[in-house]
Amino acid sequence: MCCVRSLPTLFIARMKWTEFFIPTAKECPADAVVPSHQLMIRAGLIRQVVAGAYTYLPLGLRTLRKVETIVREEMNRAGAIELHMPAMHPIEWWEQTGRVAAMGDVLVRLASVSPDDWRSRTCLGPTHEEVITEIARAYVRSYKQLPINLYQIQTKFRGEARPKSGVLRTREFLMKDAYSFHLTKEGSGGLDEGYQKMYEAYCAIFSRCGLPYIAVQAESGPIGGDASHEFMVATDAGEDYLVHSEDGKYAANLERAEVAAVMDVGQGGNASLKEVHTPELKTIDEVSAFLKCMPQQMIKTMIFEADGEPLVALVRGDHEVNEAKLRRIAGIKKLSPAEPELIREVTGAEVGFAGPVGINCRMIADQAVTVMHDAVTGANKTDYHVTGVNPERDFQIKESGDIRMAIPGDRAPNGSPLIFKKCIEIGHVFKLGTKYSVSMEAQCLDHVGKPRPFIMGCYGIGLNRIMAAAIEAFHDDKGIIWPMSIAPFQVVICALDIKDDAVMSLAQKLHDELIASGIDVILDDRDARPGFKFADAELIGFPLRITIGKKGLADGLIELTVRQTGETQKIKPAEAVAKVQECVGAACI
RNA sequence: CGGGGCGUGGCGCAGCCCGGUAGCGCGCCUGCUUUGGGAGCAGGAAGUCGCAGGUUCGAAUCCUGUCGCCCCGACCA
Repeated sequence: MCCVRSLPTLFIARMKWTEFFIPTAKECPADAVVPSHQLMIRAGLIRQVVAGAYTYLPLGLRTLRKVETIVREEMNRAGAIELHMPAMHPIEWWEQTGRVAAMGDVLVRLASVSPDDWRSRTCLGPTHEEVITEIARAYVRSYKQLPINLYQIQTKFRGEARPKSGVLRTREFLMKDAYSFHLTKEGSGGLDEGYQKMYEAYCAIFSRCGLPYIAVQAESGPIGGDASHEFMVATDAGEDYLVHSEDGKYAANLERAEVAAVMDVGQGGNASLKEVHTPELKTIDEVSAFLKCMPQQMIKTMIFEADGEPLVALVRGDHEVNEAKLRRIAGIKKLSPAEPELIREVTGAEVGFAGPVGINCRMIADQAVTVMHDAVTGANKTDYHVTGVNPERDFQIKESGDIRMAIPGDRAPNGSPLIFKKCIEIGHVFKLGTKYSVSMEAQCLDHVGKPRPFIMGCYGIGLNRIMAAAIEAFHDDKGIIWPMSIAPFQVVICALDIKDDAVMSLAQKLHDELIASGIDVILDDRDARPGFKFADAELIGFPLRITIGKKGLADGLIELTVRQTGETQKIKPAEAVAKVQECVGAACI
């Protein structure tokens, strides 16, 4: 990637501001809270229609289309093949994969007047694994057709309980989703190779969009599969957390983040076990306040129901159990917090007084618990806790490991301190495995003619989120600062004196020359004062601004201003096209 | 789904407590002046006060219900 990319002709057309449609606003609705939402409204990019659904106004659509074009180019370059699937799906397919129940209210269904109505058998797709798997089942019959990667750019529907933060979380959104099909995991043509290709394509896409992204290890979650990365952009407007090590060598989402073992400080360990009366005190905070100890000195004892059996998990008082980690270490499928009844049964006490001492149940301790001394924990007796508890002396630890959430102060597995950041997920690559091919009986014949289920990968990108994330990452008090590659227009020409023939004819000439040289430019020909035009240009965030005024022109000069730096240089009109090309080129390599 | 807040011209808000002519700023339209950082003056258009009931001589205002939107939390394959 070393050459200047030319913009698809789709984006290049003569454009006067007065003939376009750009409803900017000085003020914005109080409803908009996060910067990207406020600026998208103020710059005239979007307008809300209902909660979680937005119109993309002409300017906003230009950026969305540019993002789309970059995604399409890089997907094609990576060997993926575009197709288009419908938003309407037969619910039956979703039943086959068990996802009608798994999705619950997230699956958008149509209101039907009767059970025989087609509407009662139709839903709007929140994603397309079912539809694509059916395509593969129908048409891909031989290993010779593999590997294959099919993708689309489609509107998705999800019944989000709470849409928020403008286009960052909506019920209707544009997503690029790709699905790869393989018969092997390793080797040439295998899933691992296809996954790696997509990972690299994603890096290329986000780099070209100018985004400061970070790829993190992610939980594969209930969708199944064994490997997954999320692509994140750090922003306070996000709703996820990522952690990365100070040395940059380790990055994961919060749910996935592993922590280095906590050192045994070796202090204490001689106290004797003592029962203390703690009436009505159930939480870590209540008990630690009452006994004047730190939460770190307490052992939190959580009871779960794991595949139908009770399971006790021990973590330090200031830590939280990470259910995904616990599930993996325990080697179980289904994990949920135990009902109070089960807790009473296991501990012989009311909820809030569980402890590891004397409990008779499968128990897994977090590593940090194994190095505790003289700890405090529940006594398995209502209204009592015990102090002076020492692992191994007072209770046996047969199983232990990393089963907790990382917290600030923790270190990555390589020992480097962990840094926490709020972020927004813009892409996700995922090894699905055979979950869908098995449940939908999508198979193909291998070298020896034996039918085998496809091994699949899926790869998603939120197009609208790329747009919003770019704004979150690049804005100032004046407005948006678009990366060159996805700006609605690369250049705005501000003609300051529209009744002045010299000004207007030069503006028009430069506009035409820029168009001819493949630059997309809009000519601000509004009859407005300079400050008004500048403020709009800065609000919308065109990367470059050419200012042509009567006064400057008297000296034979015009101005070129870079939005990002605010830097202005006076140039000769004849230099303008070359200078702009230079700036555009420098920004797009 | 739990908790909180808000619905009054395109946008931002006041008015509501204490019922009685629907108001301000931005924007919009017309005219004149102005033209390098969101211009000035004059004139003008635009609102079923979210919706439905109720109380009242009279409801933006009080009561009941309902819908919508936003925020916090829960959820998020």
